[in-house]
Amino acid sequence: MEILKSWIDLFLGGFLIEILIFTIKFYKMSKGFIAEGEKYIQEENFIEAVTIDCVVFGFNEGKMEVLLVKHAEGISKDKWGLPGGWITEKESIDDSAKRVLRDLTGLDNIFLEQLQAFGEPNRFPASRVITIGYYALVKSEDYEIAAGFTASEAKWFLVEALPELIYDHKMIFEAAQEKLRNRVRQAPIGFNLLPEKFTLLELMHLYEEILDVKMDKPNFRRKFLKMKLLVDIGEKQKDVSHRAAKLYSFDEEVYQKLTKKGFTFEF
Amino acid sequence: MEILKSWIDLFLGGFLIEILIFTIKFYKMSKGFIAEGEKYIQEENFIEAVTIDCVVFGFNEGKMEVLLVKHAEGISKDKWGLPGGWITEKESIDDSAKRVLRDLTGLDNIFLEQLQAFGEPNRFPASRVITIGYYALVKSEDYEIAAGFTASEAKWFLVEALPELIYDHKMIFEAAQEKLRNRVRQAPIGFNLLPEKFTLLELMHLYEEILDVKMDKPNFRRKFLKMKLLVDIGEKQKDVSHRAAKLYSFDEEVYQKLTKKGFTFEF
DNA sequence: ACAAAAGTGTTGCTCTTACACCCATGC
DNA sequence: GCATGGGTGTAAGAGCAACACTTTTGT
Repeated sequence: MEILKSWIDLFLGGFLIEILIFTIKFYKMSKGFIAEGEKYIQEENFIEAVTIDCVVFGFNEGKMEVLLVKHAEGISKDKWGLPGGWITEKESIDDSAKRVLRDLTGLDNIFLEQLQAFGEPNRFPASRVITIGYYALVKSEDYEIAAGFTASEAKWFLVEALPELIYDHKMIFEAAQEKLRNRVRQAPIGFNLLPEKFTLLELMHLYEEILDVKMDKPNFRRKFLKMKLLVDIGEKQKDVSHRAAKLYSFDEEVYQKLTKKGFTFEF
Repeated sequence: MEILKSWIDLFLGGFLIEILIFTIKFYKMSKGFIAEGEKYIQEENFIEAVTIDCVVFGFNEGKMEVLLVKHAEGISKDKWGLPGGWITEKESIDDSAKRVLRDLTGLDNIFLEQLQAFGEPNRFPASRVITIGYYALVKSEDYEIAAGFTASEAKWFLVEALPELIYDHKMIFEAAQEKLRNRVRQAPIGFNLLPEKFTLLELMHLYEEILDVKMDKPNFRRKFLKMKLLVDIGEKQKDVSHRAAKLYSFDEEVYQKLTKKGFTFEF
């Protein structure tokens, strides 16, 4: 009896058990086996229990928007949620988030920053899943691409008229909004939401939308121009039914310099 | 041959495989089996591949300090690192961080906030582990308790003279410092580093340390007193070799009100 | 008395705020 | 010519930085 016990220990307690688990996982992967709360995709091995969720912000016609996807399967079928995905073994979590966004929008140079991890034990109904929240800023110029790519399942929503969201995605969205409001006052990341060429008032409306405040036009102009972050590209608006405004673009170099020194926007 | 294949599918592809994995895990748990990068402790089931790491700040004799622990086992034996731990299945990640801190310091009401997740694929040498960073602020009054509890393995270090840290803990520490510098200008969380009663100059020195700047004494007084956050408790310093300073404490009520409205400290 | 830190006063300057007003363009 | 948004001017006042100065206490 004693001999049997130590025999079991030797085999089960040793590395054979690791090999067995790996074999089983490999089999499940090769079959595309999907269990509740777990997801194996052929060829890639995902870390269980950790996901990525992205809050993708856009700015269109003077309004802030968020990109949501419709869930096709499971309990939350036909409900809207944040685009998300899994983390593969060889990827950093930032790279995972980039991949999720690329798959969704076809874009590669999106502004992306991590929010934080969300890990209430019951946030995901089927099993314990911790998610790492990200937020991204997408230029309105690139809207077309995003829409064309996944038109049927992905859609832009006004932030002031969001549908009900699955799981704790409402909380993640609110954290993203909060973070954006903070960051926008420490660095000029708002540029990532505007086209290459923009007017000063478009910029001001962007800040008004993000921060949910009213601003004074003349004062905003002066304050922003004083920072030397904007370049007058010598062009003007066309086909507008009022005096054409100067178009500006954003001086990358000055931004980099200021960012290193650290600076603050107060509005 | 076809029959054999479908037989395997039936059993391996079905829920039996889940039961098998569970059985193996249970056996490993019951044996206290520890593999590289995995850790099972009897009775509790931890989520693999996700850990907690805490940057614990203190303020003592006018200097910022960080609590580090010495690693007792493995490759990183005798090196210093951030205190950390695992997340149990039933706990929120915030609760896990609280537990880690309680086990380390014996304190329960510590100021604690999540930083972000760190997930470079090779940040942990043995296996892929994502860690969720936290930072905590501990009052100097409570130092004694912390020191007594784990004197041999835990020690306070001046932030300006940290030893080499294991893995990516240096990066986590720097993120914590950055976050603290940001947060301290948006909310008066610095109070969590000071004793109940403190002088205005102690408060100023705290800000100077955290933000790494020099400030003007008279101007700091006026600015801070104007916020109405401090309560003059009518006491004075004792046994000091110069004019005794008034002692203040922090008005919780005003803080709560201001926090809801949102406010900013500029220094 | 003097060292050392507490605490007050003052002044010039910058930045902010609020609002009045002129400019260009399409209908 | 008038509506719409673009853009400049200005004046009052708040806030801030810098530094000189007075007060209190222990040795």
